Amino acid sequence: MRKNAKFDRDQVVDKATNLYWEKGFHATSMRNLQDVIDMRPGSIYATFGSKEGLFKEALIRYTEQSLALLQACRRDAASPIEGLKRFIKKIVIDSQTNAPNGMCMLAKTVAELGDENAELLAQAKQSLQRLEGEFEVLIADAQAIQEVADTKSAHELARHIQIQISGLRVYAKTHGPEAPLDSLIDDLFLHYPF
Amino acid sequence: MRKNAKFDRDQVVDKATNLYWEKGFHATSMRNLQDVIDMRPGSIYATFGSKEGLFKEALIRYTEQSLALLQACRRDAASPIEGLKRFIKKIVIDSQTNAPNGMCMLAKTVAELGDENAELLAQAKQSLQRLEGEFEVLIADAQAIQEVADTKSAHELARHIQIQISGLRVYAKTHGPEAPLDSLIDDLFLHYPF
DNA sequence: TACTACTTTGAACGATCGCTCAATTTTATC
DNA sequence: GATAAAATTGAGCGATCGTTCAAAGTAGTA
Repeated sequence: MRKNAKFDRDQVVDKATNLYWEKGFHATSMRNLQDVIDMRPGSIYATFGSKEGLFKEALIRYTEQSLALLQACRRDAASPIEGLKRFIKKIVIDSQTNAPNGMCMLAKTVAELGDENAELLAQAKQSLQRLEGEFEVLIADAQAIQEVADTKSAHELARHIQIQISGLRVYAKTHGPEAPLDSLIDDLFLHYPF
Repeated sequence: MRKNAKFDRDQVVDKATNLYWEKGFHATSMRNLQDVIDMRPGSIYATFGSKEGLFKEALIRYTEQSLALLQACRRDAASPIEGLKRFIKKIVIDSQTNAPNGMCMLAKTVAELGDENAELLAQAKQSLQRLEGEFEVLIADAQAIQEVADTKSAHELARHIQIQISGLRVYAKTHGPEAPLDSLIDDLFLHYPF
């Protein structure tokens, strides 16, 4: 008696995420999205409710992908800090060329949106805090194996890492490939506060 | 034989800058601008050419104001580094409540725009580099009076400051007033690489 | 005061925006 | 194969977008 959706929701959200990530919320039109995800307006609105609804889902997808990447980096690396370093190089350096946009989609959203899109703004902030929390877990793991001195506060170190990532991504976008990003990231863990 | 413009161009550009700064390029409509600067479309287009033309002028105005603020901070402070620190506190902490937007308008623009607005993007990048250059001058001055060890590279220290400012502003927007911004900024100059 | 070069006005253009919904198509069930 | 519930379509809604331009207004010169 019922007909199931024929589109692959994950694929659709992925494509929408990449477009939103590339162009930002306001510069992405529903018609852009219709083309990219190959759905007609009625289907999109039946499924996601609104442009904001789809964007929110995109933010959540982006966050899941970022957390998965962090876990993958940690798994492939010899230690927690090596994993964290690998993650940072991936998102700061590789995403300048591979990704839809060199900037973090969450930071971009926090920068772009205001009170008129309070729910999206709150989602982006929460996701950034979630990522920072994962950094803290990784750093605590590093302290447990004496890779990082446990006299330091994992919470403060995670905050420091979060600030460095945001700063480096803006810097990379501003200065292009000439910026010595690789050594800047290596230096992160060689000096204070580490 | 000629009639002079009756509006005050500086005031107009100031108001446009504040609106663009608050809302970003795409979310600001010409009708928003018409209201805020109290000019009719024909006058705006005769004077600035296009929405992009006015935004470019706003970017330049914002940059001039930032440079002026940096000079004022330096003048009012006891030393170059104290002046730089005062500047950073003003733009990272005070502008969370005083300014149209807690984010740097230039970083916001670099994050928002893509190749479709190449000229504006280039202007924003250039302005960010200009500011970084002024940081370097200030740091070199500090080295000349032994406030900073001259074994360090003023260029690299300026880059470090630029990265910290971008990172801190995103962090401040994400975490609100609970973030210990004041002590984070004090710490900037107490530890590596200073 | 009349002239004229310049500025300012605001209605309105075509394009596009986010979104709706009646009509159609599809498919699981009996 | 008939039925009906759900999914999909796409024309098109009203609003707003950036922009134009003929007309009206204004001020410096003669």
